[in-house]
Amino acid sequence: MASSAGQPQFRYTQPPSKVLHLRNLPWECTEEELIELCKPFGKIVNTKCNVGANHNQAFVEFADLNQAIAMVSYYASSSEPAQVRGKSVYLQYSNRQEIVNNKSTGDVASNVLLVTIEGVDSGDVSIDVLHLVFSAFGFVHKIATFEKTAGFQALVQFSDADTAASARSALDGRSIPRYLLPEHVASCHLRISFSAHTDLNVKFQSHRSRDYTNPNLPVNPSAIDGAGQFTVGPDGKRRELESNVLLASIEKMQYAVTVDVLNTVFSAFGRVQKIAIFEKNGGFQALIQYPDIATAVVAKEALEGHCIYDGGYCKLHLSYSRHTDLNVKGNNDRSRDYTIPASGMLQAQPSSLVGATPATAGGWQGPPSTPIMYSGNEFMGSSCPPQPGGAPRPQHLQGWEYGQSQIASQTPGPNAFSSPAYAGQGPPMPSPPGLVASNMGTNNLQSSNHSPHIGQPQMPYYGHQPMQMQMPGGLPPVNGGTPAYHM
DNA sequence: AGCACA
Repeated sequence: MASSAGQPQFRYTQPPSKVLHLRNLPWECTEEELIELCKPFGKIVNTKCNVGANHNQAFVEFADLNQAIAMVSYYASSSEPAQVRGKSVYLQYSNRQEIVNNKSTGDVASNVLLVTIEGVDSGDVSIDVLHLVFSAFGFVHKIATFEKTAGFQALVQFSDADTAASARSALDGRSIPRYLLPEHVASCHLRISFSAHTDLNVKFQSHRSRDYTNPNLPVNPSAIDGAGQFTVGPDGKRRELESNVLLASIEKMQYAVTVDVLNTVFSAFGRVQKIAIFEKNGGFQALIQYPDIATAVVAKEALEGHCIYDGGYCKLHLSYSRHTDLNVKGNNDRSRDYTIPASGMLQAQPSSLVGATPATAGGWQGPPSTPIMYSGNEFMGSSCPPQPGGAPRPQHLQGWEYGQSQIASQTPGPNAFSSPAYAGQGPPMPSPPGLVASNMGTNNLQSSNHSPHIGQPQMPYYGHQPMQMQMPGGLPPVNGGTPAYHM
């Protein structure tokens, strides 16, 4: 049809839409790159990448119209254009109101349901709850859960499409019963469609994936704690596969935990080679690399379950990473390579944590045709984008605080983004009552002068840690009076 | 640099 020649299709004033059309993108721009660019302005509910003859256009759909308006307005008045990989990106309202992914309409009946659990984090709805809910309609063969931009999702496999259809029609739009949910979850509606899958490939039982047809399937703790793997020891019992790299997640992170804080804590057990901080699913995680496994084992044993700060704050959970050598690019607020001589790393690079390639992905896999972001490696969901140098950002959304960001729900008017005042550090944090890890004994040099000062950038340690911090025999530091670490 | 295989 020749509808194109008739009218000026591309006007300066497109009618606003939740959907933005981006062009002049770099070749094969990824969804992650799009999200990094757009998420400061709101919640992205859908994307469509590699559109157009040159595969250099894309669509991004915000949850709210005002968020799209905020982004367009911001860049309309910005001196710096939107950029991806250094390329100027041109954006405008799409002439459509929503992205239609005609990949799978979800209307083709299948024995596998694609379930989107709206309004919850992945931690709020366990796979067991899902199993319970869907088992009401028939035997549930397998469940695989994952997170995508659409939110927390699950694939639920029944024996046949009829059973799946009955579950769908009964549950679509309904909410999981309140008593099955954590108290803080107000409601969580299920949006259910048919998946393009017919048989999920669940490799291990984990908190992400379950195969109820094969109870003997090995449990994979890497998918449970997000880190290490188990191996079968000589006694026939499963043992965690040790590594010189520890994966730390932090619970009750009332206070900011910086690279320097981690270095202080973990250096008590040996020389820390590299540290990388990243965010996973809104949670704080860090990788700490020691020169050898033995040191990591000692540190893990000593620190597991203990708190960095008094009052039960910043409780450490440690597991062995699958990485052995972190690929830390430069030194910045999220990553540090202490093995590089100090002279060579004066310039802070844009945040770019790139770990060594994880050996395995998630515990389950579907056909490669399905555009699901397989989660299960430590870097999935990490939001450590390269920040365009000097480009003004309306908000500083790196790091753990993004999970609590209000931006998705509060969309200020266009003027709200005109000031670059947000470009600085993270939000003000309360001062911690004291670094518990510093109460390690009288011969500990790190007590006072290395206490973290939250909200202020610290001088990074580029040198080796003082040997005094390493306890005799490699044992965890013990202190005469107060315990060095406490539960 | 300019709108998506219905």
